[in-house]
Amino acid sequence: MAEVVSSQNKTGQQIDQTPLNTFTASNPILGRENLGLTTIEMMEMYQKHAGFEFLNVPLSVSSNSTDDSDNDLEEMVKLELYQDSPLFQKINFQIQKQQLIAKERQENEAVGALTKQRHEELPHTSLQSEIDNENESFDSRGERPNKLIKLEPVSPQPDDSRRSPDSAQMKKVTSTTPTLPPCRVCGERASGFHYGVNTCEACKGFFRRSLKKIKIDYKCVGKNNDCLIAPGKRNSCPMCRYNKCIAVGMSKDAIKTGRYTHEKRTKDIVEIKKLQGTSNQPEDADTEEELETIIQMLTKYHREITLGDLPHLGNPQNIADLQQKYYEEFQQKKKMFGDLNLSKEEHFSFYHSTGLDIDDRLTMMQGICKSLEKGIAKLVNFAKQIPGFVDLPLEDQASLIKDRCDLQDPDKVEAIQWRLVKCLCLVLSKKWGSRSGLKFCEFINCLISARDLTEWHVKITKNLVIDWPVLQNHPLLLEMMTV
Amino acid sequence: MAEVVSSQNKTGQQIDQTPLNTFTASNPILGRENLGLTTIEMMEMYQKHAGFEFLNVPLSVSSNSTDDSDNDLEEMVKLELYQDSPLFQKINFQIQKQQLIAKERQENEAVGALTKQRHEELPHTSLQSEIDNENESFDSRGERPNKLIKLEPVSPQPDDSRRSPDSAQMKKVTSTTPTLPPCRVCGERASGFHYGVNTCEACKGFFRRSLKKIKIDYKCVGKNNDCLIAPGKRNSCPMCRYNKCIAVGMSKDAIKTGRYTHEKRTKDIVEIKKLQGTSNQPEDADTEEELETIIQMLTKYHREITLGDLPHLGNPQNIADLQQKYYEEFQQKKKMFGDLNLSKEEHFSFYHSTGLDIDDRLTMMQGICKSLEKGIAKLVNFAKQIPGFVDLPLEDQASLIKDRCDLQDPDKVEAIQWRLVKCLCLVLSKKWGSRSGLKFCEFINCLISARDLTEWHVKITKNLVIDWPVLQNHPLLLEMMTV
DNA sequence: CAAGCAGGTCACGAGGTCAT
DNA sequence: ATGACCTCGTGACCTGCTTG
Ligand SMILES: [Zn+2]
Ligand SMILES: [Zn+2]
Repeated sequence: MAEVVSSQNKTGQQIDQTPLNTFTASNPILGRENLGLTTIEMMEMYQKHAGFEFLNVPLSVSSNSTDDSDNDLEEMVKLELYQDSPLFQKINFQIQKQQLIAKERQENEAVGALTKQRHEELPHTSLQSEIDNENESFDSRGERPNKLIKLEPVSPQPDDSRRSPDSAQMKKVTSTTPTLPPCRVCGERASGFHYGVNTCEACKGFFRRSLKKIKIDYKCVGKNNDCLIAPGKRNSCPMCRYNKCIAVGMSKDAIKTGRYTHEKRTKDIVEIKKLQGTSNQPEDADTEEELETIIQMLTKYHREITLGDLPHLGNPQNIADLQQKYYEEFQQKKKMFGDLNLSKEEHFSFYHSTGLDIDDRLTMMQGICKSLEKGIAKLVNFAKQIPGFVDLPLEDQASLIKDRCDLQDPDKVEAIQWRLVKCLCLVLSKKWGSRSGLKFCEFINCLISARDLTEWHVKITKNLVIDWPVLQNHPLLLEMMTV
Repeated sequence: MAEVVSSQNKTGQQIDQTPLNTFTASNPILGRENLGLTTIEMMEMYQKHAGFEFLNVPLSVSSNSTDDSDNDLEEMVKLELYQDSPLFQKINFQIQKQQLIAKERQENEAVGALTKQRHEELPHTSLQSEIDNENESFDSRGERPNKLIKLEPVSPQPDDSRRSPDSAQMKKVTSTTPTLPPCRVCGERASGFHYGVNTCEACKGFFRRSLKKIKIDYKCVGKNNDCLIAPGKRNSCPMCRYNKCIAVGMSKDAIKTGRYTHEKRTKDIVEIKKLQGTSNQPEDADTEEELETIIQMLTKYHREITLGDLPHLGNPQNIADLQQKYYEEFQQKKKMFGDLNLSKEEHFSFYHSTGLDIDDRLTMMQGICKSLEKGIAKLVNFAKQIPGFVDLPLEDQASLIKDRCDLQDPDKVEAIQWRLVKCLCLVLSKKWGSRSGLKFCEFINCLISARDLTEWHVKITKNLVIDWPVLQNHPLLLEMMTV
């Protein structure tokens, strides 16, 4: 009734229609670290486009992005960009795509050690080896949450013995199966529907106390306000706990009093059913907090992977500065040694006869390759964090990394994908409310547009492989570039 | 509750992984009507892929399609096909895409005659003229349902879906105008006429409890006894709630029992309410039956457009037969007159000097062009049936038809698109139940894959335009082929 | 009868309490 | 500061009565 309808704000999103962005500063040859940067930069862009912290990377400081600066992404996609970028845009988009393409089935297999057993017969390709590589270079604080939802494996009521917060119901054991979905905040057993959300008694009390505070003076004990609020460690960080409360929708305005509606009760029961069903095959059952956890997890991993070792790159301005610097170095060199401007052939014959890498281009390419390989390793590691990804056939994992479509187990991939779509929808609906549908279409359009890059990618890499024999020393790169 | 979860049936959908389909019988030059056929055929395929009557075209009779024959589409997309097909696959996919790209906002403008007024200044391109052409060649039985949803402007039961507190009405779905003005006290949905006032069950109970009190000992939580009693905030201040009850006239003396005849008055109030309701449209509200109507409508139009004048093409076997026939004719001719096999240049110079169209290829091409234009006209007509499409800027309409992305009003397009996505979801969930999520991903994947065709399309048509000067006589085709 | 409401019932949750 | 437990106002639903 008194619902506030968001007014149509003209954001004007679409492919190719706006001016150039600022990061296309030209760069000698392939631009050295530039490649790695582009990836991160692209993520930034994508995120800015999304208009929310889709990947938890802080929205950039540079361009005063108020509301209408969010078509940078499309520009990147469509406009003439620096020649070497597409490959990494491609990969980047694949990352983005992955997020729409993978996730799930994890929490109930608390043991879950017997997941990878098959597809060990054929000799692995280098990419597959990379994927199969268990000692991930991923250096999280070592506390990666293997279990999404701890809890008891299945139904919440078997261990009613544990604490059973509602002793009131003891007196009248009128069945009533106090079954409820778990606490949306911490994952513990929920005691009811508090402040508009199914939460446990503890989180309810916590939120109530928070409401009473005049000022929220919690401080995050971590660093990024992204502490994981899990069943065991609910009290680790009050700030993040409060944030999560808000995030899941707790509010004084959402209070519901009085007896349950039939509708709601059946909804709860259905959810419980689904949760229990996860053991067999839930088919399409993800509780919201599961999705939430996935989002948090991927978000966190993504940040660590992208900015973990290069935190200063979180700011696009730094990237631009670096590019500028490299470019000036190049100009300097050019002035000092003259513009050699050797063609590939000239350089090759010269190198062949004298053994001299005259303008260091080979060395530079070596560096680029290394940087690239590192990037790919990161990509692979990220992909592996996507629940369900590692359970795919190795070939499929490789195919997805390479953005190919000839999958062995498309059903499984689609299941993963669907879970991620749901995550996206959740995020979008939280951020955009009634406009989330439109935003969803935007995302899909972006994905579809991204497909154009595949063609481009193939074309460019084909030449790349021919022009740079040095690539032969990097089987991983070669495979990524091979269709 | 008693929900049946569909068991995992291995359908194995994905791009490029299965053998050739049966419709690639070769064909002389461009195959004459073959082109038109391909379009229909493709639709068939697409539909078969969907596994339900997505477009109401009867599922083909030929191939005994039980369950695993539904990747024909992907084959069509990915495998080597007859050279001339891609163009039409392209268009065909555009049609499919259109269905995911357009629709809406129609029902409230019952008059809606003043919709097209602007963008009349620039000279229209041929495509735009085609689009703007009002006397559509579309020859439905003349009873095309202009109004999607007739009904009263707003839905009969304002927001029953939202929470419907009184499921008492549920058990007996006797309709009987569950429509009531909202609670006079709090604004929630009223459950009836209580204590002389239309109130909700909650306020009724509250007042009853107040009456039972010996002494009204409420205390205003605010300061001036002027707290706002709104739908969400009903319980914020009992004192002010009580005051409001009194203010709106609730009283033990005003009790009315038994059935009332003066429903006329409430009806009037309802009318007023509705009038108010029309002012705010809920942004993302499509009732299921609205979507249903859209689906039905598009489905119907699509069938009429595709099979209307060529009903015998509903059966793919016929298509194959025709192709076979044409091919044999061609072989026959070849045998009789020898295999001329003139190159373009040879034919052109011969034609230039003698004026003879030696192997009728020009004539044939003329026919093809005509057929093509007819096809495009159909496509345009179909697009125009998509609610909301005709209200887009003409340029955007043209862009969409041509599968371009540089839109003027992307927001509007996305709104249309979103409505169609919802339609798709509805259909999928009906057909596939719990597996609809996966199916949705399949569709999105198909759309994304379809993008690859754009590149192909551009490449091919570029040559086509060069090779066939006769195309210059067909501006519509030319424009469709121009990027 | 059937429609429709006053009043009753009791499942629920907000807020308070207090041992930890 | 936390969270298990308590109290009491709430409100969805029901029962029984009244009326057309
Ligand atoms: Zn909790
Ligand atoms: Zn009320």
